[in-house]
Amino acid sequence: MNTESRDFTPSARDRFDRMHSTIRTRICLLDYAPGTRLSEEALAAEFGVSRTPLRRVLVRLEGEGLLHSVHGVGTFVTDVEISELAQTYQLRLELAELTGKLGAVTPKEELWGEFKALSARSKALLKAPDARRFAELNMDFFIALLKLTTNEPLRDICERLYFQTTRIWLKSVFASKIDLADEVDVFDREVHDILRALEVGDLHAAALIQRAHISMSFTRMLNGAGRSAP
Amino acid sequence: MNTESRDFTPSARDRFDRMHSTIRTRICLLDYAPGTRLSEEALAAEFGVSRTPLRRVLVRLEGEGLLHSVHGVGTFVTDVEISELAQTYQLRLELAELTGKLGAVTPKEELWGEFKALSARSKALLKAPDARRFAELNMDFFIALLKLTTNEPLRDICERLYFQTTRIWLKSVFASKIDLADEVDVFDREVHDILRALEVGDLHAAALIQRAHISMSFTRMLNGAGRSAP
DNA sequence: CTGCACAATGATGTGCACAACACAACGAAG
DNA sequence: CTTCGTTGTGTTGTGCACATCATTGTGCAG
Repeated sequence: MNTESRDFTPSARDRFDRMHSTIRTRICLLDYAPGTRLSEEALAAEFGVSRTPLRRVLVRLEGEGLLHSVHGVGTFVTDVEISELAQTYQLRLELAELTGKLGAVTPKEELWGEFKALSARSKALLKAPDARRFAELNMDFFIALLKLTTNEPLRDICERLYFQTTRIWLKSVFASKIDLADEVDVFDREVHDILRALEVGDLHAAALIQRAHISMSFTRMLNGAGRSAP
Repeated sequence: MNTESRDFTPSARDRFDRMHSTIRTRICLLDYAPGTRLSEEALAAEFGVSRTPLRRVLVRLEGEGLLHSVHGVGTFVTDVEISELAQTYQLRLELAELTGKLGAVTPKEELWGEFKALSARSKALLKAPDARRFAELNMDFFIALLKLTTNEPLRDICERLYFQTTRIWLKSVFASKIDLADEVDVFDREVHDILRALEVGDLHAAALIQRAHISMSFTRMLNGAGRSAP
């Protein structure tokens, strides 16, 4: 998780995690939009390594459904069909609710501070909407929510599906800047409501709220796609 | 989408899938028991390729939680702690039930035939219990059940968790040969009950039966481990 | 002008040699 | 006899050169 806790151990595994996390974040935050071709050589040069260790990372990301390599053509960021996206969202709904049932734990002091900071960032974003900041905050908040369950396999799967789908949703949000303010507003309410539920200690309610917002986000995306389509 | 429709294209991707599937099956069927060290060189020689493409497969399997490579030491088949195994099983229970809710479809003619064949194999196994055959049948039956839902992400996750956990359960079953006959008997009833539910067209009931059996399997494993532990 | 064969280009995939690393066996100092 | 340093051996990780593949541009025939 926090690979930067140790000062610096240039071991193989640390480099792998660094590169993996970096590229994955870039994909999720649309630095590499769906369909973008990634240059192995350029990335290898950026990280100061050869193609070999970099390809290791790409293979892993391909296994996570974020990349797709084709011999002789290139390595591309995957795009997700609406039909498959709908299936994934349906699954995410159920998994989000499961988060509140399987190994749910009330946040500790440290996590509380994290949530407070996230809430502050949300409030700040309300007054000055920014696409990039919104994407980052959304991701950080989701990762923080994942810490509410101790069921690691469930966390891994939720995280995996998040990185798989949220970027598609973000793409549609970024497509029409008019809706960004609305999305930020809705998101702030989600943060507010979930924190409220957590304060009461009702983890199941928090999960249900999250589920509801995931569902509504997808619905808004479908509607928005229908409107802003060329 | 369906790369296996063409008769045979000895392309890179096909070789990758072949090696991946082969090694994964061996791990699940305990040909490579947890803790076993895999020789990259030997495997590469077996498949008639260099270490490079083979390592690609190993990296993928490591991402699926089946292998674990350590620099300078070796590549080992992962073992799963009881605590994590319990979490995974808890999750599998919920996912099994979801299978009956998300995109559940009644089996087609082809799938019916498959189920009939599986039932026959189960009956045959009843009269002549065999560890290896049991492991294979268990896997084939699970894969067949997965075809009852059209939700691909859910299928992928269930399959992934199956390969992750069932081998641990099988290990405990194989540890005490006395229980093998009982397990085969229980399994045959599971097949029978699920097929019965499918014939009626009640997919949710089939999923619930499966869920119950997964739960009971884990419980028996815990008890059995307590008894046969040295 | 159109259509096709073909070479040129650039991408990923592969093979091989070597570096980095962990562990074990060994031996000398205490 | 114990203990620590050292070396040997086998493993995974890395870098590089080349093979293989798909695309594209080009030139010639129609």
